[in-house]
Amino acid sequence: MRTIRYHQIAEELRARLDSGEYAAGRLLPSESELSVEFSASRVTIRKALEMLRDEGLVDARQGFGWFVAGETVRQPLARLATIEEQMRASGVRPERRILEFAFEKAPRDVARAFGNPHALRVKRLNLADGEPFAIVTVWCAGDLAQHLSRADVERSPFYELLDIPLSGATQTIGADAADSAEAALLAVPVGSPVLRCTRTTTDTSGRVVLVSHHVFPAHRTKFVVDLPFADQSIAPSGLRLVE
Amino acid sequence: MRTIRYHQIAEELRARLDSGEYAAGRLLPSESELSVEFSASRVTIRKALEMLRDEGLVDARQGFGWFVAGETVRQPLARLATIEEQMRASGVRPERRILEFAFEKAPRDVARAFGNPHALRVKRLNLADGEPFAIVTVWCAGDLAQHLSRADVERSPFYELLDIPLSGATQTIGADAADSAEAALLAVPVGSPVLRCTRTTTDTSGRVVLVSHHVFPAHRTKFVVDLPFADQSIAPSGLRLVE
DNA sequence: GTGCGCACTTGTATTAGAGTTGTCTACACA
DNA sequence: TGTGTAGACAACTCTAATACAAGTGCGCAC
Repeated sequence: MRTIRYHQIAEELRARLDSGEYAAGRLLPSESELSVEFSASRVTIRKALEMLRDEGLVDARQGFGWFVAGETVRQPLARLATIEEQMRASGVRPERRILEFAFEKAPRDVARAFGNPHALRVKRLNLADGEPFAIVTVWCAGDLAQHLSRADVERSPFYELLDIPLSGATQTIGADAADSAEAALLAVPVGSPVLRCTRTTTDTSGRVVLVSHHVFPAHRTKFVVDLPFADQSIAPSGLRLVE
Repeated sequence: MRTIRYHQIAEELRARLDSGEYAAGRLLPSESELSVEFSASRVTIRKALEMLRDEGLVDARQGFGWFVAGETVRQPLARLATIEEQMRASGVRPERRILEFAFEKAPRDVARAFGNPHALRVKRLNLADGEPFAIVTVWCAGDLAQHLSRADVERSPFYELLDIPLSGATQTIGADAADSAEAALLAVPVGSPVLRCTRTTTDTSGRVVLVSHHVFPAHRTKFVVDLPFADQSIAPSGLRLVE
C-alpha cells in the first residue's frame, strides 16, 4: 500500500509534539534540518508542517521558525508564578477536579458586582500530590463565559480562557471553621480552621469580570506578604475590622 | 534544541531577581557588563532587559541604569492606614492593654533573626470599643529597646518609639484554632478560628529589629489586600504551600 | 557653594552577516 | 495529474558591532 510521504512525516511530527519532545524548546528544528533528518526535500517538509498548521498544532513566522502553537499564548502570561507553577517547580503535582459547572443566576452581591445576574459558576477542588488543598468557586460574568465548556475549565485556569486583559484585584482573607461539606472535601475534621478568601478581579476598563471564593485548610496553607516599606504600624497591613 | 538567545538571558536574569541576587544592590550591572558576562552584544542584553521591563520586574533611567522595579509597584500596599487610625476614623475607640513586659532571652528562631538572644518581649491586648480584637506579642532587639519603659510601650506604637528608619517587612498569614489562653483573652470559645500572623520588620540596613506575632478572632477581622496588577491566577497572590 | 568637565550610563540608529520561512520555477516519475 | 526533488531568490529575524545623542553622578578647580 502506497502512502504519501508528507503524510507520514506529519504523523511523525505530530507524535513528537504530543510526546512533548519539542514542547520544551518551543522552537522546532528548521525546515532544512528536518529535510536532512527525514531525507526529504524542503518542499515536502513544508507540506507536512502546513498540515500541522491547519490543525492548529504549530505556527510559523517568516525569518524566525516553526514553533508549538500553544506556547506563544502562554509566554506573556508566564511572568508571575501561579500557585500551580510554584507547586510544579517544587516537585508537587497539582490537579484540578471540577465539581460543579453551571450557568445560573449569581448571588445578589456577585450579580451587583457584574451588573448582570447571568453568570457561570464553577466549583472545583484543587489537589497537591493527590491531597486536597483548596475548594474554589469562581463566578464568571455570563457574556464572557458563553464559549467556555466544562473541559475548557478543567484544562486551563480562567485567566487563560478569558482573552481580555485583566488589570487588578481586591482580595479579602479571613479565617473560619470548616462546615461539614467543606470538611468532607478537604478531608479535615468539621470545625477545623480554614482560610477563607474572596477575590474580585477586574479588567483594564475597571469592569468586574471574576468573583472567586477560596477555602484553604489552615494546616497546609499560609499567605506570605512582603511589605517593601514599613507601613507605620505593628499591625499587619491590610487588616480591617469587620462590622 | 534551538532557543532564542535573549529569551535565555531574560530567563537567567529573572531567576537572579527572584533569588534576590540583584535585589540587595537594587542596581543591576550595566548593559555593557552584562554583555561581557553573557558574551552577547548589548542589543541582545537590551532585548532581554526590555522583556523584563514589560513584565514589570525592572525599570531603567537613562544615564543611570537598570534597577529592580518591585518597590514602586508594591508601594500601594504600604500606604494603607494603620488599623488604629482606621478605627478612630470610623468612630471606634482603640485601646491598648499591656499584659506582659520583660527583657528576656528570646525564643530560638527570634534570637537567630536578631543575631542576639537578648530582647524585649511585650504582650498586649488590643481592644476596639472595649472589646478585645487582637493579642499582639512583639519582640524587639534588646539593644534598641533598652531605653523603653512599660509606660512608653503602653502609650505609643513601637514604630514611634524606635528612632531608626524601618524599611520593610515580611508577613505570614494563616488560620488556626484558639487555644484556651487566647480564647479567654479574646472572649471567644476555645477552638474557634483565629487569624495568626507573624511579621518580621527590618531597618534600612536589612537588620531584623522587630518580630511580632498577632492573633485575631476570625469573626471580627479580615485582611484586605489590593493587587494593583492581575497576577495571572485565580489563586490568591502570596499563597504558599506549607512545607 | 558654583560651574565645568569627565566617566559612565541608557536611548537610538545604523551596518552587516548568518539563518530562517515564503514563494517560485524547473524537472522527474508513476 | 498528483507527488516528490532540486534549486534560486525575496523577505524577515536575530545577533553582533559600531557610532552617536542624551542623561546622571562625581570630583575638581575656582
